[in-house]
Amino acid sequence: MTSDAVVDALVRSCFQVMGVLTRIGAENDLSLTQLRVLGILRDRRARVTDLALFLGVDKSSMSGLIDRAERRGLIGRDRNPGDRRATDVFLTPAGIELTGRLYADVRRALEPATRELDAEQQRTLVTLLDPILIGSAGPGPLSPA
Amino acid sequence: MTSDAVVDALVRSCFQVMGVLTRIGAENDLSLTQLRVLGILRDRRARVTDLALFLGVDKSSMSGLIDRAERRGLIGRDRNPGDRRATDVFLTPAGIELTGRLYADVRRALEPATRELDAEQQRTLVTLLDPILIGSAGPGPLSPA
DNA sequence: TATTGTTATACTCTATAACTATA
DNA sequence: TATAGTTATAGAGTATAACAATA
Repeated sequence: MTSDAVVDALVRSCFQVMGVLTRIGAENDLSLTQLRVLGILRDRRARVTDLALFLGVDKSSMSGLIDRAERRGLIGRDRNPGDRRATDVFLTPAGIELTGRLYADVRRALEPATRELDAEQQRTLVTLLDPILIGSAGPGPLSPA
Repeated sequence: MTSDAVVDALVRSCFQVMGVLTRIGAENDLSLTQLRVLGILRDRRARVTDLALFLGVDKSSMSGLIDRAERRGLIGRDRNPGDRRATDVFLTPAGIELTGRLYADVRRALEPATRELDAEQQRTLVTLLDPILIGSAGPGPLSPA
């Protein structure tokens, strides 16, 4: 077993998980990036630039993503009271409701796979995935979402 | 530890790996999907419809992806000799060369993370990711790529 | 008739550049 | 001057529908 086997397994399982997320997003007319935005906003407000930094997209792309989600009533914008240049973004009640359903869908979709592992194996897997997650908070002030 | 923790770790590590792949793709003007196409074609020819099925995109989208890769000299098209409706797609020498470099880049980018695990932990991780990979070949006649 | 692939169309996602408002 | 966000623009990615060629 070379380290290539690990990279291979990571990349392949990644595409598998991504496929699940993409499908669940598509079923709700959401792109992967919009799915992530909803996930991040689930338990916090965030400024446009911070979201863009965290997701690795340009702030102009972020504007468009927020526009489309706002038009659908999932996301709201507020002027930041501390810095009047900044815009805070947050989930509307409809956004919260949808995000909750999406999370449940993802867990349900991955459950057949995770059920193959017993409790200890699950603990081990989480531990072994930890090195991958180092730095997963990305740049900016957003903690892991 | 609930099964939610596993799903969480999977999804987060996934976005991390995806970020690496997206960055390496972008550095070479390739989308994630094009990156996957090159990976699939690394050791086989494939028909347009099979690629589309495997990647989960429409055949018309596949046409566009192939067009752009062909315009860049990475991919070639051949009429399938057995079924004259079908088109076989394959890597050009330039495509093979680029794909090899991309693979090396990905391994190099993930190496700092995988290096955190010793040989036995790597074996364990590959084993524990296995349930995720079940069915990862997707529909169609393409074996895991 | 059914399948393979392409084309036309429309929309989302993305980055770059230019802009306004605020710091 | 620098930063936050938006808008304009252009190109890639995507799906749907209609089409030609072949099975």
